[in-house]
Amino acid sequence: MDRRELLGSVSIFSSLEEKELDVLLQATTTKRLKSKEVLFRKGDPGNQLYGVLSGSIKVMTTGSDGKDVMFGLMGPGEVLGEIALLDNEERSATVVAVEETELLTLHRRELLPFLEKHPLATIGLAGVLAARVRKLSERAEDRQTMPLPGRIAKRLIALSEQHGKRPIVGGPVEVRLPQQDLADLVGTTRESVNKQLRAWEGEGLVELGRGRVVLKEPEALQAITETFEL
Amino acid sequence: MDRRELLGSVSIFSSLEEKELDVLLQATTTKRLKSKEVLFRKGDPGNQLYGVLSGSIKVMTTGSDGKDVMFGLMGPGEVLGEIALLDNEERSATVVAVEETELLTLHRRELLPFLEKHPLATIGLAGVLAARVRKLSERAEDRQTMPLPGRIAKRLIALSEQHGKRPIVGGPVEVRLPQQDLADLVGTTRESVNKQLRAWEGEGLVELGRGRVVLKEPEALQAITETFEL
DNA sequence: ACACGAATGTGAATGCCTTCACAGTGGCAA
DNA sequence: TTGCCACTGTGAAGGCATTCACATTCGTGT
Repeated sequence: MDRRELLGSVSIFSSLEEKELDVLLQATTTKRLKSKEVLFRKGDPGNQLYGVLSGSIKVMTTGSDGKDVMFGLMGPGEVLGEIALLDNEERSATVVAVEETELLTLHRRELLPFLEKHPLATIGLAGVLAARVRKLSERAEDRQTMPLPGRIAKRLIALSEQHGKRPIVGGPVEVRLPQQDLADLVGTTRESVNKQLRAWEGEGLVELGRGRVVLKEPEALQAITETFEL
Repeated sequence: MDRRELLGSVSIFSSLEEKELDVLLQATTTKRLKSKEVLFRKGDPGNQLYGVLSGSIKVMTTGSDGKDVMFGLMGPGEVLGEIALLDNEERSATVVAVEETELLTLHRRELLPFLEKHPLATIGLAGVLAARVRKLSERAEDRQTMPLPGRIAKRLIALSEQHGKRPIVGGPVEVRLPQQDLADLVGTTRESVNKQLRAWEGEGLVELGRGRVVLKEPEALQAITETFEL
C-alpha cells in the first residue's frame, strides 16, 4: 500500500481533493520497524499520527505483574496514535511491530492546522474514534457475559476476517498469531487457550501449528459464539 | 446547569463565540426523564446528541442471560450519544435515568452542518471521544490485571470524585449507588461486592447504607488500589 | 548445521469467584 | 401507616480457570 493510497483510502481523508491530498502528503514521513521493534510505549508523549502501509503491529499494555493486555492488531490502511494527539495526553498504550512493518507518520504541527481547515476530514477522524469506542465496548461486554470458549471463538473469527490468509478460496483460513497473544487479546492464560484449541482440534474444527491457527470450519466456530449471545 | 452554560462549558463548544453559541442554542430542545425512564436502547437508530443538564443517567447493556454490564454514570455537563451520531450506526448502549433528569438534545441535522462550519468544535468533539477511548482501555486493562478488591476500590474512588457528596468539607464522601450497579460496573456479582464492602466496613474504611457507600478513609482505599498497580 | 530460545502441550493442585438459596430490613408509594 | 419490594446480608457448595511445573518441538539466526 503506498502513501497516497493510504491517505486517500482511509476514511479520514476520503473527502479530500487530489490537490489537498498532495499537500498533506508532503508533510508525511515513512518509518520502518523491524519485527518486535517498539514504536512507542504507554506513557510517552505523543505527537505523531501513524498509518500502517505494510506489515502489522499490536497495541498492548504490560501490567505491573508482567501480565500483558492486548487491545488489537492493526494492518495496512489502519490509523493509530490519534488519541494522544487529540487530547495532548500521554500515549495510552504501547505499540509493537509483530513483523517487518512500514508506517506513514504525520506530526501534530502539520495535522492540527490541517484539520482546522478541513472539517470533513476532522469528522472522519471522529468517526475512527467512534469505531474504536464501539469495539472496546463490545469487548468489555463480551468479557463480562460470554464464557471463555465463546470469547476465543469470536476473536478467532474476527482475526480471520481481518488478518486471515486463505490459500484456497472458500477454503480454510489461517490466522498467524501465537497462543500467548491470543490469550492476551481474550483476557485469559496461554494454557487455557491451548487447551481449548486442542479440544477443537480433536473435533476437527481447527488445525494448530507453531504461531498459527487454521480455521477449518469457521461456521462451526461461529455457531459456538452464537450459543452464548442468544 | 442551564442550557447556555452546558453548551459553553463543555469542551466541545468551548471555542465558540457568543453569537455562534446562540445560534446553536436555538436548535436545542429540553427533555425530562423520570427516574428509571429509558432514553434509548442499544440497537435503536440514533439521531440525537444529548447533554446532561441536571440529574444523572447510566450507560449500560443487558446481556442475553440478563446479566447487565454498566459502562458508566454521567452527570451534569457531560455529553452522550455522539457515537451513533458520528458513524450512523445503531446506538451502542442503553441509557437509563437513575433519578429525575433533565437533558438538552440536539438533532443530527442541526449538528452536522454546524460541525462542518466549526472545525474547532469538531476537534473538541473528537477530544471527548478520545477521552472515552482512554477510559474504556484503562478499564479493560484493570479488569484483566487487577484483582477484585482493587477494582472495587478504584471504582469507588472514581465514583466519589465524580458523583460523590461530601456533607462536611474534608470529611467522608457518600456515593449513592446500589451494590448491584457497582457490581455491573466492576464486572462481578452483587454478592462479591457485598462481601468485600462488609469486610472494609469491619476495618472502618467504609460505612454502608441502603443504596449508598460512605468512604470514611478514601486514602486507605487508594492505597489498596496501588498495592496492585505497582 | 546445529543450538538455543520461543512456543506449544499437559496434568495436578489450588483458589477465587460464582452460584444458589434464603433471611433480613428499610424506604416509599398508596 | 403499612405493606410490599428492592436492596442487602451471608453461608455452603461447586466449578471454571489459573497457577505451577515440566516435557517437547519447531524454526531461526549465526
